[in-house]
Amino acid sequence: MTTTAAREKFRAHLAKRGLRATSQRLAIFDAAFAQADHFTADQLLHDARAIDDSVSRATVYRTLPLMTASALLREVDIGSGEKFYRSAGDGTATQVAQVVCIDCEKIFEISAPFMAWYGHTVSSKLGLTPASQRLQVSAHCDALRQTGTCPRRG
Amino acid sequence: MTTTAAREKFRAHLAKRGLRATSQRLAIFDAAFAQADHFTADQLLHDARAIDDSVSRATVYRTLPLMTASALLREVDIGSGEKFYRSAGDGTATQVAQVVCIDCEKIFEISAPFMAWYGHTVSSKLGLTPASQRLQVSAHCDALRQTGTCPRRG
DNA sequence: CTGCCTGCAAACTCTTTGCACGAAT
DNA sequence: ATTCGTGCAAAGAGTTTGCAGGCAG
Repeated sequence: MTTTAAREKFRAHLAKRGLRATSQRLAIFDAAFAQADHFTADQLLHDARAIDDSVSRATVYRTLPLMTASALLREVDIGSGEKFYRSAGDGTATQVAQVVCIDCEKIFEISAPFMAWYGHTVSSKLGLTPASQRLQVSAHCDALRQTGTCPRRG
Repeated sequence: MTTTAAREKFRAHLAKRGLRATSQRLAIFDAAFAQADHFTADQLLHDARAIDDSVSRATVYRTLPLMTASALLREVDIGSGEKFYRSAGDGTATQVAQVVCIDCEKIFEISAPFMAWYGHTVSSKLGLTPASQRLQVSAHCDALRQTGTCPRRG
């Protein structure tokens, strides 16, 4: 999905609920879609302020749920205290597993379509209907252990 | 593993590191092993105080890592703010997936031995060595939606 | 003028930590 | 004595929220 198309989707999402497309919300949206990789609320605040310096932390936290609700962003919680976000692209990557490098602190994502099947299989036996699933692998960097340097680091 | 055997393992773990088997640590241990299901630090504090009312919150938080390090407890982080713990039983259930009911707030556990294989497969392609993995399904309660009441709810 | 939106600052939750006292070896 | 362990209270991090003012329809 292009940035323009995504922005249109965001505007539609706002309009449908009678919410206004304010300059702050659009700045946050633009900053989010300019991110190359996973980002935190704090990084988003920083970048959004470069576009519109009136953006506050509170508005970032209030806008993030709007973007995840419209499926423009995915929330990625690796249990590290702070949450990460990533643009959802074309929306086909909703079934992804994360591999988190404990040394590099980097998050890799891998398509894992079987998760949906697994979630359904396992839930139905319990009388439940799956809403979402996550699969995460925490791992150590081989290169760091062998050479003392991580090629992906900084 | 019986409670007695587990307590012995805990004592051994403490002894090996020159740590003392204080009354507070043993009270926390006993309270942990008396739990029927997953429990939080707060619930553990409450129950440990029923055994030894000198137990403080700080000591609970300092003792929990000792018990997880000796593989007597497993930590279960479902991304809900607070962490859950569960006695590790005989230790064979290290590869478990969780199904978390969004309505009941209940945690079901399911053996998922393929997780280790998956973690290794996916990590090695990235030059990583897996340390741990988690697979969690969030789901809604069918009974609650249909009848308005959850049979598992208190 | 009515109501949505904002920034600011305070509040919140769970967990960790500094400190001085107490207990065990 | 020396080291380890404790309770208390404060600090911490990330996120949420109450409030008064501002801007839009």
